[in-house]
Amino acid sequence: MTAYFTTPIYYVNDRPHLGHAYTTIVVDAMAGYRRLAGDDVWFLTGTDEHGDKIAQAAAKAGMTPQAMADQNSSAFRETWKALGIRYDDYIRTTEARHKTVVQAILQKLWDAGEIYLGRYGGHYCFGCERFYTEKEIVDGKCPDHQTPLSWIEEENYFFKMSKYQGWLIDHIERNPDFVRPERYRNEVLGFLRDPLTDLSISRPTTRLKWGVPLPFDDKYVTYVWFDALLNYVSALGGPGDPRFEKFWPHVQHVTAKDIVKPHAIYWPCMLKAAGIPLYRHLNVHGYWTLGGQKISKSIGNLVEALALKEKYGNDAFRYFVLREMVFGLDADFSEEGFVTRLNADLANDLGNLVSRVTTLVVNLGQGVVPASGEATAAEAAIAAAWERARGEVAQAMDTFAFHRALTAAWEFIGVLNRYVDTEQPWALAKAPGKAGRLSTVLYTLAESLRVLGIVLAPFVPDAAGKIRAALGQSGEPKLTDAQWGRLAPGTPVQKLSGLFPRVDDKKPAAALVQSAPAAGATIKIDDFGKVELRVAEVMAAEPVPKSKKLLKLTVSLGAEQRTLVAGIAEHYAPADLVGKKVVVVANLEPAKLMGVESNGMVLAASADGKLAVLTLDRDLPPGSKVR
RNA sequence: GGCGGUGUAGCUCAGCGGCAGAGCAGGGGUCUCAUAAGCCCCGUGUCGGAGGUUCAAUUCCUCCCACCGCCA
Repeated sequence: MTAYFTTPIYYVNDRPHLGHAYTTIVVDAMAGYRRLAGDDVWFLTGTDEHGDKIAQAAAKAGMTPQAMADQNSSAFRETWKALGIRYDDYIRTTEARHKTVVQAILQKLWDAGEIYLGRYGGHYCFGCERFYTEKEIVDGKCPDHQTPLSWIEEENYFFKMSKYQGWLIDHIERNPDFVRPERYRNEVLGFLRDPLTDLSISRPTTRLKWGVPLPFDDKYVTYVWFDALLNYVSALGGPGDPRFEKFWPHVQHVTAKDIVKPHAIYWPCMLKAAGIPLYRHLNVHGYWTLGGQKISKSIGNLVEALALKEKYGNDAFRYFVLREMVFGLDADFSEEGFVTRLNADLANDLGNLVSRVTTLVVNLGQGVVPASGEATAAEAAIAAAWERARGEVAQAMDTFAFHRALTAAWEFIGVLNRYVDTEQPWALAKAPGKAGRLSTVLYTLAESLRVLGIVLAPFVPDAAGKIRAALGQSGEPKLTDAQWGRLAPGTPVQKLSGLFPRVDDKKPAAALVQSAPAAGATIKIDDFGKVELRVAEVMAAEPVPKSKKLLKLTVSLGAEQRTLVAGIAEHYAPADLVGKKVVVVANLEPAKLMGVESNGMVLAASADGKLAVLTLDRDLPPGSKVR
């Protein structure tokens, strides 16, 4: 079997956040599961790098758009690396291989008469460099700039999408799982009840230069969808490329619900017009809310949610998002909910099971898997429970029902915990004449962990790997090995405890903002060199309104003055700080805290609720380098 | 305004014509291999409201209320 999964390409104007991470983890888990099943898998992700916003942001930062795109694209790549994402390819829309395919397809559609030059008019704001629709306009003015708008007529190229409406409705009706879950299919069909318009696919280079030029008119670049959506094709080299021919027929897209329309309507029409077969499934998931709050506006908290991965570990993070969200529906992300799942499912159920079983085998089985004696009804029930769980995982994974897959696996874990209690191997070890029975129970338990270590691999890869290693299993796991009864007697077993330590913090909510770095890891001297520490003299200090903890400081670094925000108001009165020489991180990227932009960070030590700002014990001028 | 969805135990949700369920949280008990984990026991909740169909409705139909989504 062959499989090709994609995430959307992420727009590099954003910072990587929980939403991006969820989509990517979902595809990683799915791709991992298919690989486990022995399929030939291709997993694509990447970044979308053209457009106004990038060009503007680059201009503002005094960079070229390409440099801006490079920088922000690598932020996504770093995030996926930190999350252990195993993609096969990372496509960027600024790459030549992408532009070539985009232009080839545009040319093909132009030659086929699928694209025409049209004219439209709209209310345009020169400040924003964009058109506004009637309903966005406030008193005839730009909602952003409050300046009058100009009526502009512009010629642009249009894709004849409208002619595909009937065909598309028919396709979706004939293929009930083309768009899934069903709620989104219904939404798409609902949208298609109204007439479909043609799609504007260009922008004049007078307004937008940062894009792929139309091959048949270099006064225009292609706009958004004909650039971005085509990544799914271009990354495989385009029609004719062996990789394309191999994987394209098996393509499934995964996306959040905000871009259902382009994926479910524009994209199939584009493919049809280009003579490329349609994708198999569009798998749509919902949004994360944070602590019950909608997060549509500010993404800051969504970015911070990613910090829980650092704090509690990659596996716990993956498990939480995959288990907590019913694929397709919205779900809530909170540290409290996260810790609850971590403690209840990972620590109490799985981690503790692994710990008790490996200890039992090591202590009572002389450190090796004993040969099983005759299996009784109890063992048959365990084997049957496993077959059921394995089947349910497989079934759930066919429809992206990750929460059901994990529920099924955890039901089996529950069965095992009960089996340990019922059989009481520690009692068997002391009872005369029960050695055979003990061996059977220990074998059954070890075998259970072995198969779990295989099937859990796509979901909690690190933990699953540790489980397999503790049971002497090496090499890449294979789903076919998850068949019951393959564990060889005599296999050495090692104790494995603390797989998922419990988190006993009573009120973890406040810690969401602080991401604790991995403890114990060492860094290179070069890493430290990246941090620019300097002496700064506090010139002025004032509390940040409405904030208990924050002080706004104006500091001198010698040649320049800066504003920075420090969370020390509970420990220092503003007047105490003025005149002090402190140490600051001078090259920290700016951050907005309670509406105040902070350009640096004051170093302070803290312990047991006390806090002390670092100062100099001899006088040196502000701006002096610290190392 | 149009279309659709949701409303079930403190919380998250499953059930969708035949005596109301699960997980978590909470309370009680118990074993000791284990991460003070495991296991066992404990839930009369107007199944949003009103009406209707039916021998029987949380489950089907109609209307209403609340929230949400898509579209305009």
